[in-house]
Amino acid sequence: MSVKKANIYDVAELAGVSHQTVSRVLNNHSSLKPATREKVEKAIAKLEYRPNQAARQLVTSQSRLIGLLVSGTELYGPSGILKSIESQARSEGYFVVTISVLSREPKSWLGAIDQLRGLNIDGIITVALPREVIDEVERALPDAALVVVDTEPSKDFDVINIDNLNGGVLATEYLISLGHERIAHISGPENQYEADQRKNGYLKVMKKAKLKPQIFQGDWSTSIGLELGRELFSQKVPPTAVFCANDHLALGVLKAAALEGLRVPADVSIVGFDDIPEAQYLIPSLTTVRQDFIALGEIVISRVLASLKGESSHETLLVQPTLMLRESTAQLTGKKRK
Amino acid sequence: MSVKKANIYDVAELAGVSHQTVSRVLNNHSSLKPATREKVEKAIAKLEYRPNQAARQLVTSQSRLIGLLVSGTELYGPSGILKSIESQARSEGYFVVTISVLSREPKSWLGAIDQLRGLNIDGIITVALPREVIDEVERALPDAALVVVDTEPSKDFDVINIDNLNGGVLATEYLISLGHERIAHISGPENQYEADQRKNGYLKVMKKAKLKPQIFQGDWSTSIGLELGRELFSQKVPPTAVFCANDHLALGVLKAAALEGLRVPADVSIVGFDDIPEAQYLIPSLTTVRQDFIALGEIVISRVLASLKGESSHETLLVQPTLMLRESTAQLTGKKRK
DNA sequence: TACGCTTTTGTGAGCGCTCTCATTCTGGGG
DNA sequence: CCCCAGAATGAGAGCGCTCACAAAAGCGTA
Repeated sequence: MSVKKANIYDVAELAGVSHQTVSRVLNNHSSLKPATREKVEKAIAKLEYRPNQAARQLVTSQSRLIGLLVSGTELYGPSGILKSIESQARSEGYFVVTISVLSREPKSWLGAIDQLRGLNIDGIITVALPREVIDEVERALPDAALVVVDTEPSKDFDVINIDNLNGGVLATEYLISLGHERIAHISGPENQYEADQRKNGYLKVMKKAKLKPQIFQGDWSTSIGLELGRELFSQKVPPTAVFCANDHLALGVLKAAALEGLRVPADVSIVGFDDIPEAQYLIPSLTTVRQDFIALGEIVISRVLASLKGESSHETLLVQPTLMLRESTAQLTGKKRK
Repeated sequence: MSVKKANIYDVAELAGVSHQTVSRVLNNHSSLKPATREKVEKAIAKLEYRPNQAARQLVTSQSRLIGLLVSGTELYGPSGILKSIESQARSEGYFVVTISVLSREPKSWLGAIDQLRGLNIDGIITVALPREVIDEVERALPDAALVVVDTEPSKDFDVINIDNLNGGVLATEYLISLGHERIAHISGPENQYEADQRKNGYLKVMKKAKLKPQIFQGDWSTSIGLELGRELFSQKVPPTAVFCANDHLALGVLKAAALEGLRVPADVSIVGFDDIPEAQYLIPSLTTVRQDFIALGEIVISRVLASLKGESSHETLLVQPTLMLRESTAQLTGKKRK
């Protein structure tokens, strides 16, 4: 057992003031004699006093805790978001409680959300969760500032998205500009907003260019990318370019191409989405649509804080992705491959 | 503003019992008539009551919060640890507060640790942090159950490590068994325990086999892997095999080999460490030493919980890694490459 | 010197829970 | 039928803090 921790009264006694004065120092109250403040600060330092958050929270009902809800499968990609959000939050004096639930199944979230209720969370950030789950979060924690990332826009809360549609457009337009006409798309999971948007961007451009789209329904995994890649390349007239809904799928397709004896980019061009750290070191390095997770994280946390201050706007912000040109894409050569 | 949340007295009134009886229900006290318990539970459900953690914590000084300290740079790799720890913890009724500090510099941790003191954290898990930081954690939060992952063993706290030395041994022995003699090692950051252990495993086996070791000092990044890879392959007598301290380095080396016109594994064999999800889909797929993060997470959280129950043992547990044989390694062919 | 203002500091209550201790029910043996 | 041990429940205090309000200290002016 360790020494008893100092409380506000201990500090007050040592500094020769009342506990309330100490509280004022802690909360940066304005009307305080500098001399008094100094005395108190000295006492705080001497006793290594730290205010007890639980007590504080009990009276203010503010926990300085922000919940971050991520679907477990998502965690590999945007761990950058997590990092960025966390450090931003901490610099503002907030802590982040991460909740990752493996399944996207709304039911499996219920328990987690329920547990959260006791924590008196100040803010909640959800990343790429189904609308159902978000509604449940709103219902269960109506007092928390809610910011939603990678979800269908809505007037019910702040939404911050990468402009996935535009990402799909950029990728597809680029492939067309290289002369490709048979361009396939391997999509993310069905009915997931991000995935749908990327697909829609692809479809929009293909339609405008009067090209026939070919979509393979995937998820976010490399293994599906491999599987669909093989299927795709073994068609009688395989595509000359593939736009994948994320880099992991692209990785699988890259592998599939290698297994089918196709050279990238000579025989087939491949574009991914995300710009995972590995993308630029793959062989060939991967042309991909880059999401700036760091910037996203910063925006997210600033929205949460604004919302906490009552400046909730319920607007939707789009962060623009950029196309990273690398080696996995090339001009279509004259001869169409059989 | 939403409706006021129910408290224990509201529940008590609705159930027609005293607040204390409600408290007993919440804490599964033994001497309770089943009928009473049922009444209370019905009232809880009706009011959607959830105990206020802050109030609870104020009196018990237990937060049901576990701090997870990770160096930011580490986060990409073992996000699997995080995920696993988090879900294990939650199933036991604990929440995980993640703190990632970018720098490994002890000073930059001080602020974060200091902030943590107010949270009354029950347990702390550190992942791959310098001993200095861990000592500071112990000093600042003497009451928290401390479990340390990927750090030099010590009798001062529970340590859980992947057996990195053995991992290095496995990788190196395997390369030797394939007939390689000029085997280089690209190490992780200097003076980091994990990195040192992997290096030591390599050195131990090389020495035993009477082979001349060649070590390139790296860090954990793909870009350094690329750089050192190029340096390494441009020697007069380049190695026929490279053991990299992690998969990201290996990725860089793979790329370097491609740039130098070397075929993997025909000209050079490459082994990584970690088994990142991408490893099996690289071209060629990467032979690597697999760390089972999920298992590690489970063990970690069970140690934290045991420690919370006062069953702290301060022992060091080693989780054995396994060598995943894939395509990036091959038997050395007769002719030694010039 | 006294008055009224502003600035600075102090006092007591109460947030929602669990703890300890006190009280009220049970039910079985004499 | 009464007594008493043990089970079941209740009452009150207090965890450490902030809030609202009260009191004291400064300070300029009449």
